[in-house]
Amino acid sequence: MLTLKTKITIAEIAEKSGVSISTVSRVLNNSPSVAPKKREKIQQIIDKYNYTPSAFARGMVNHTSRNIGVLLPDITNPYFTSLFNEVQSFAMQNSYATLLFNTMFVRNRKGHSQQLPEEEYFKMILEKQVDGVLILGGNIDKEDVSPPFIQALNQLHQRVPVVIVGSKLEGCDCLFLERDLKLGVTSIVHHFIALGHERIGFIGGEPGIRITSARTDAFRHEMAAFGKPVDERHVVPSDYYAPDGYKAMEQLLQEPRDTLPTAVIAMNDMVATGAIRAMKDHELLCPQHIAVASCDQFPYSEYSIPRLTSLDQHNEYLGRMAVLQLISAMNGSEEMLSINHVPKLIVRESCGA
Amino acid sequence: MLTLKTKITIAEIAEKSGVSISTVSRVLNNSPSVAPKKREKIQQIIDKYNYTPSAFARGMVNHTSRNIGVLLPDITNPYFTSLFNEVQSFAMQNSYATLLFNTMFVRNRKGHSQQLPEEEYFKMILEKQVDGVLILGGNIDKEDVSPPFIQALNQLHQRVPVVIVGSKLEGCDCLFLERDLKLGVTSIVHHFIALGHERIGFIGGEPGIRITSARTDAFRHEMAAFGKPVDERHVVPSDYYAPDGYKAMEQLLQEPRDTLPTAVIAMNDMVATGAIRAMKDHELLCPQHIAVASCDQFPYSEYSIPRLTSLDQHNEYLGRMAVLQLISAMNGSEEMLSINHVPKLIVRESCGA
DNA sequence: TTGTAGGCGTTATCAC
DNA sequence: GTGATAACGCCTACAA
Repeated sequence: MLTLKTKITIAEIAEKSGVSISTVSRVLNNSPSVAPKKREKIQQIIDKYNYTPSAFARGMVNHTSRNIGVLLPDITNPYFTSLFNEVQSFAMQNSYATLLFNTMFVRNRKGHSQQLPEEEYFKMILEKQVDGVLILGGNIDKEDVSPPFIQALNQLHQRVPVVIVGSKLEGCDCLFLERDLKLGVTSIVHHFIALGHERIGFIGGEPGIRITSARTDAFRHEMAAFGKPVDERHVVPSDYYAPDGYKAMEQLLQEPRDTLPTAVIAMNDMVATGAIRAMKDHELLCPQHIAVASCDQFPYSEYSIPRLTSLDQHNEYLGRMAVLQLISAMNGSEEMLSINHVPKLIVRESCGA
Repeated sequence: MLTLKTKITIAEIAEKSGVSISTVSRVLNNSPSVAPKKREKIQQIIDKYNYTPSAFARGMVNHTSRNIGVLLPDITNPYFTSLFNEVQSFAMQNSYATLLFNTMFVRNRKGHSQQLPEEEYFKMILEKQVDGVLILGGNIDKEDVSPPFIQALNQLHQRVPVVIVGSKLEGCDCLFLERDLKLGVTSIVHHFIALGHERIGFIGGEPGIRITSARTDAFRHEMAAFGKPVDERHVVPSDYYAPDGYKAMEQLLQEPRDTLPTAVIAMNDMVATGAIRAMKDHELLCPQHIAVASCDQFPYSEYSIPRLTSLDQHNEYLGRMAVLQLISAMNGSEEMLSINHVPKLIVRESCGA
């Protein structure tokens, strides 16, 4: 099980350079107090032998791995992909490496996927001696997070700083990075109303997940503010992917055509894509028959047909802030950063503007 | 810089259970020789204190981290996303965690991206004490890999097993997992020819990258086999993303309409999407005016308009094999696995069939 | 400026 | 079946 190839140690470097171990250690750690000539010579030997200090030994003494653990449900989902991309990049910038845990499923030998409880991942993460953990999504996105799970979260946080990208959880000690879930929806509603739409729908999002209810609530609230009634049959949650948008739209289209919404807000670009595809399959055009705008922009949606009108949620910024928050926590600060961005409406074709 | 929260050690567990350290160690490692009653009691204490053995200390003695390093250029690219997803999942299945390194760029404080030479990543990876490394793409995909880079690769492999998903490199000692780059192209050519196309083009792919030349070569070769001349102006490499497909198609459309290809093979679904969008912007329909098929299927392409005809390259299988190969190498075997799959043509709308 | 020595938390090898 | 004890490779007082 172990690599048989030998590793050179600090002792050998010391010997070959004719100095003590401590001196080598000093040059490794850029300690000022070492004679320039010696330093240079030692550095040469180090380079020559391609020596790398053992992270194990280092970890033993300073209890630090320079690794962070990142938990997310599905790296395949563009929202998480872009977020993680930024996280990894920014973490590396600060010389932290990233251990990724995809909690949604792990595929077993037979190709079947099976789900492990997130608590199991906490254990694994802990064993990896990460310096901090970042939770980008998963159980924490649910409306009802079970008390035992919160307790597990607290237990984890007790051992290592954990930052959660999401809404504050009652009784949870972890650090939270909250983003406004509703803001964007209202701007889409405004946009649609300005375009003269009266009947507007909302599709996508898994029921029981915070972002779903936050956005549908915001939708209803804003519609009410304009005195436009929301037909509850036009609010069709499902999930976050293209097939879900497809299904949701098909369900919407069950209704008589003359009461159909003239505009629909989609949870994200994948949902929008699925919905528009469903329309097409029912000989309906977007935006002519039903206009569509989405709450979360994914890459290359400006190349779809029609080009998608969406909200830029600034995920890069979010990812960077999350790492920043974690680093500050790992440095012992309890200060909570707050995210401060306004989603930007990108008007393209699908909304019909 | 260090977490101040204290960690409980094996010694404390031993003390609290009134046994020696060795005995605790035995129950931790499921050694058979420990009295059932003691084992149970010790396990209780372990659970009670939520004790986790230190990976550092363990690593020190058995020189193993149970971590693997994964190098890829861009996690945002669906090809790598799906590959990595499978890799991570399957690695975890075998109780390996995954350290991801995105080599394309790291964003700095000012949001600018900068590229680090891949050799730098080798160093970082080595410092992390991974048990093996998996290279999914990057420099190794180039047609001319520089000798110094190959040397760096060999140096890395000398310290830790490295598996490369890609074509064998002259003089490189690493293990390779080769997949057929050409096979799929020929089946698309057959398909188009069967549909009666005479003038066929190829778009996308960065010049100087193996997969680009492999596929364009295969394209030319197969066309020749059917006695169909390839107009070199109809072979337009660019890159692998949607904007590149867009540009390539625009370039193609510069030509007089009556000599335009009637069918085009795209490097992958993103390129196809961009190309079709460009057609639309020039009032050309797909597949009526130009049929399109892509060499690499990405998720949800069946929801695009038109639905994309593409090749399923079985990336999940590839990812699993890569991990398998690495595990076997980490266990000391030098045996090379060989990949054995035939890309499957998924006929949908964009090819006009 | 440099070297010596103790300790970090495990596992493995011995005795018992 | 159980318990000392010597590594493992590095860092950091402390001494010189």
